[in-house]
Amino acid sequence: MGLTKTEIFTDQQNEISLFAKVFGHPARVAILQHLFKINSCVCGDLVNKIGLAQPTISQHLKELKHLGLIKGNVEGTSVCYCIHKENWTVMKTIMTEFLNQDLSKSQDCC
Amino acid sequence: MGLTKTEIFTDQQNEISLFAKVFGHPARVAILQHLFKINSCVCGDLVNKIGLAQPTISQHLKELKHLGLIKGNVEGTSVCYCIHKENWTVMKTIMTEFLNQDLSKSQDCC
DNA sequence: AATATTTATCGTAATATTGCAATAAATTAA
DNA sequence: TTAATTTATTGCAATATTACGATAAATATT
Repeated sequence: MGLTKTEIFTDQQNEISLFAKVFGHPARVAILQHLFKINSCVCGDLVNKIGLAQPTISQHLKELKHLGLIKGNVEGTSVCYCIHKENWTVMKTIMTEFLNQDLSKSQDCC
Repeated sequence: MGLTKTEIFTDQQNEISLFAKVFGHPARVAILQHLFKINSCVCGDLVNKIGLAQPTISQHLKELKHLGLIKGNVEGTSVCYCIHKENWTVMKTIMTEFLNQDLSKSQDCC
């Protein structure tokens, strides 16, 4: 049906998958990397930097903002985006915990 | 168009997004967590553990296997899945590098 | 006020994902 | 060999995602 059954999973599992999902598109990965690289805040430079149309970039920014990973500040006619540090740190803790699950316990297959 | 323009991104960006994408569904997160937890290899127990139909679980397993994060071993009529340790470690390095980008450089928005 | 600049939203088309019933394939047990 | 068990595959319906042209909204400039 194309509809994820979120109700049968834990809040933690759903949260991890939501964060992962937003990283599941190279444009959003590129946007985040650029925001990390350019410490001065950027806006529509992203449209030039990444080769996608302005509405497309705007939509990706919206998703990143909706998850709280970036914040936008209106500056005249342009909007200045940057990493939301606190939220990024929280996300990082959650994702790192998932990635760092203990490998030593699990033996190789059979 | 619904078609991701992978060609305009770096290999690294595409790789990160592919790994993230596979974590972008709570069922696959749950499967991986269960494989980490149950050190003895599991097979169709996942169908009972997670409340999804057998073909659905099988499909999620296929995606995880395709990315190399798990491996399956046929044992009689059942198949025994487990984490692919080496590949998991490689993936972890790539994802952790992305998550650990330097926050100190980037100043807050404007 | 009129124009220019920049970003957001709407609408739409194409493709991808999710989920499952039905069924096939593979192996084991009787 | 036949029946039982387990997993994989196929086919399909419903929903989600991606991308962009057109356009609206907001602010700045003249």
